[in-house]
Amino acid sequence: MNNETQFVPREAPAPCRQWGEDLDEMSVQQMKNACDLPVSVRGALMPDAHVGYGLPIGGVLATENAVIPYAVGVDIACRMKLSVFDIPVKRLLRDEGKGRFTEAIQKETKFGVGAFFREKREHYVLDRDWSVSPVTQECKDKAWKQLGTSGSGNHFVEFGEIEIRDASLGVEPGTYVALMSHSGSRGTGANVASHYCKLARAAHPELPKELQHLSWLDLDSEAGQEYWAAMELMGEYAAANHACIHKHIAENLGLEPVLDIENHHNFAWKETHDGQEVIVHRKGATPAGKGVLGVIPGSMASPAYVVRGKGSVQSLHSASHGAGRVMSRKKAQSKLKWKDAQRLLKDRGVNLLSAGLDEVPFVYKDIDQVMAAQSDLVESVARFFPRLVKMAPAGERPED
DNA sequence: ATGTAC
Repeated sequence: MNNETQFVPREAPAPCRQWGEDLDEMSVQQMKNACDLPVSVRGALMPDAHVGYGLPIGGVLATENAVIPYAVGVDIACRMKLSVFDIPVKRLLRDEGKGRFTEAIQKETKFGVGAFFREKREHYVLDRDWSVSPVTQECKDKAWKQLGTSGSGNHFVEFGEIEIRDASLGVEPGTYVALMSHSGSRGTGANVASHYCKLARAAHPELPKELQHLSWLDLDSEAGQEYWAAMELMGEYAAANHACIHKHIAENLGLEPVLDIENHHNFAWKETHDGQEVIVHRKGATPAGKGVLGVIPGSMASPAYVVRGKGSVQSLHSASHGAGRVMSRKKAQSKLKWKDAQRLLKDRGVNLLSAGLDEVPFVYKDIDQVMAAQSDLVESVARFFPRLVKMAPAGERPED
């Protein structure tokens, strides 16, 4: 009953390049392993790389007619969105004196594992066909309750000031207020990922140990087609999630955006590279085709970059999705002190509403160095400086 | 990243 392509060792690994120096060795090894798969066509490792399940975070992998659930990631369609408001920065500072922006964030999205709205949000993504997979079908109500929520881990909602340098963005270059969010497909996406990772592993019992987490589904198999449809639905759902977050926060403040920029950074796409149609998995990597806009955050106290892709073939039209961790969550909890983080936040003029100690700026690489390492992949067109930051509080419990 | 249970 198995119509999957089976593993056979290949003569030479698929070509692979990496950006940035001193990348974590384990993540480099994970990327090499991925290039040993018979379905792999090309790989690329971004300068924010760190270890993940199967493919590393910051890993990009093109395959032929196969999709690898763990090369998309657990948070399917994890995504960035940035909205620009044409109001003076001093209004962010002045109104925040009365707590208006804080109140809008606190009221209009929810943080924490399992967080949901009792009064559910509305969005046309709910009118899509959720029966494409048994998982999405069963989770539709949970997905509805979690629409407009932010979740936990490295997810955030921030207000800040943005310096727009490039007139081609469609607004006059200058300084504006912006809202930036990082969220994904929440519990439903995690359930989709988990279900199809199990099916992929069951389809490939022949894989050696180091490749088991890279088990694939042939695109024309039933499970492969289900996964693809569910993944695409999770793509729309994650976009809807951000749309709700931005709509409700902006309406709460009586603001209307003049510009929106957004992108998935955990997803798979059908693309043509070197004349071949391939499945490009980007797991913690920003699409960077020629002229394509994306958002690359740094940390709660360092700039985020709005970038324009240069269409590098060797990177499979990709760039990093952030600065990348330099320290595990566990190590951060044991080594770091809130007092040191608070001093840095004060120096940088950042008001932090809540976060875990494992997300403070010290756990991330210097975003400017990461941007320098990928100057052949993207150019910066705007810089965003966080001023008011909300992440899931320590313990990551829902707030109410 | 999620939120249940080798």
